[in-house]
Amino acid sequence: VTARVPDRDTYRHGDLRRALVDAGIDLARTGGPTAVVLREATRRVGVSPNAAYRHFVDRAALLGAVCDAAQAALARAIEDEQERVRTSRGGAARGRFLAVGTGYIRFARTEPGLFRAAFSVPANLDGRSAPARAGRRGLTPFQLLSAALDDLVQAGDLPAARRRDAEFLAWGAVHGLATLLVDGPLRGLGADDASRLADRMTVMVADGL
Amino acid sequence: VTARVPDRDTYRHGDLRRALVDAGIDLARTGGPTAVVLREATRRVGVSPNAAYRHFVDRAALLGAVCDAAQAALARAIEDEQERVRTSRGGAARGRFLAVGTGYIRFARTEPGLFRAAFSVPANLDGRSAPARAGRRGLTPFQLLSAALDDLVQAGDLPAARRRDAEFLAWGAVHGLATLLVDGPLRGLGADDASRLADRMTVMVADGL
DNA sequence: TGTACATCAGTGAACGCGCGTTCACTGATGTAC
DNA sequence: TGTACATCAGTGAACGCGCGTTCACTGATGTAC
Repeated sequence: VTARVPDRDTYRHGDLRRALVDAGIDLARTGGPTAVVLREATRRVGVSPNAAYRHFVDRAALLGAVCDAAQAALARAIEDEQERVRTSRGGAARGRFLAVGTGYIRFARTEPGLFRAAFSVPANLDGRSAPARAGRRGLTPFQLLSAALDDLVQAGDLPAARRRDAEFLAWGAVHGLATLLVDGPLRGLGADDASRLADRMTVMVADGL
Repeated sequence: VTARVPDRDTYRHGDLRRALVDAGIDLARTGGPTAVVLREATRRVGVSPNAAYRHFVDRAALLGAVCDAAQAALARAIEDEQERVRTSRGGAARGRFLAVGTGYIRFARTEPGLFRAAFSVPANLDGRSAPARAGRRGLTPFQLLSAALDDLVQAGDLPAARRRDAEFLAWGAVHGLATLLVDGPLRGLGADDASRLADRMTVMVADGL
């Protein structure tokens, strides 16, 4: 409620669009997608509410940009996890596949607001490969999963006959557990119990596919 | 926008609470949990907005009642599916277990609004056995799943060592696929493709547990 | 180098919206005598 | 059987809220001459 002094030195903002998206990401981090309020984002940037309309046609457009950024953050979390297990026991391909799931769930638990935001805009299948949703290696979360599954087949850990649509089974399984842990009845679980469940889930998927 | 004539013959409504919950269920069916608007529910029942406060402390309380009803409907959908496969190939216990998942996903697809409403109120673990959430046999969806897992163990289809917390793995997997089909990128899928995926998922869980 | 001007990113004020919720009330019903 | 009265489920009017969005505008910047 304190007056905010616009902290910019030029009349033109420089990169207001980016600043608004960053503010939106902060809001989402704290309160999920519904907290991405256009007026609050402009307030934080130190700009009048309608200035946002120079850069976004809509509040929905701002939320869409935040959603993309959240997906990219998820991709990076998966990449982090994959690098962490590079020294893998039981086959590199399998390790990389398991890491997709555990990284996914770790992200959901450490950044619940962003996780919710990442799935707040009902995605069409086109979004699977949107560059704005990609991580460091240029792949979206979905593409990271696909690649891991391909590797699994190539390593002989997954019969090629079962490869088709395997993304959706693996994704669904892991995503469901993530939502139970973030918004569902498993909300209160400690980090250890949660990651134990995450491990069991990814193994179950790898074995059951 | 047409004026609504209150269709009741007594000044006292009779069972306004029930009528409001029913209206809320209708609203949720069409538009999900956010469509459960207190004023609209009273409008439909033909009563002034504040009349609702005789029966619910809050809008949240109304939504909670709708949520319970949606969970009960989900339980009934699972029971329906289980009866449908009573003549089961490959073991009765396994058939009943698979039916929990396929019934769950069928419900999500045929009643997406109710499905969303059923999980709109972040459930604590206590809700697992709330009588208001039970189906015909007096069991909540969670309890139906638990029972199916117990049967699986008793039939020798699931090692007892893996029984613990198996609810959450099975539930998570099926729930995740359901949300992908209802709100996610698989929204557009036809009924046949969807139920094929549902079958694969439940089999994957049964095999992977 | 100086000037005129078009551009367009920002301002400031205002709007309608529909909601949830509160207030003081009214009048039908059931019960006690 | 009749009457008085307490109860409490409903009414009607009003509120504040904060939002998204639109309007006519202003004034810094870059460019053409």
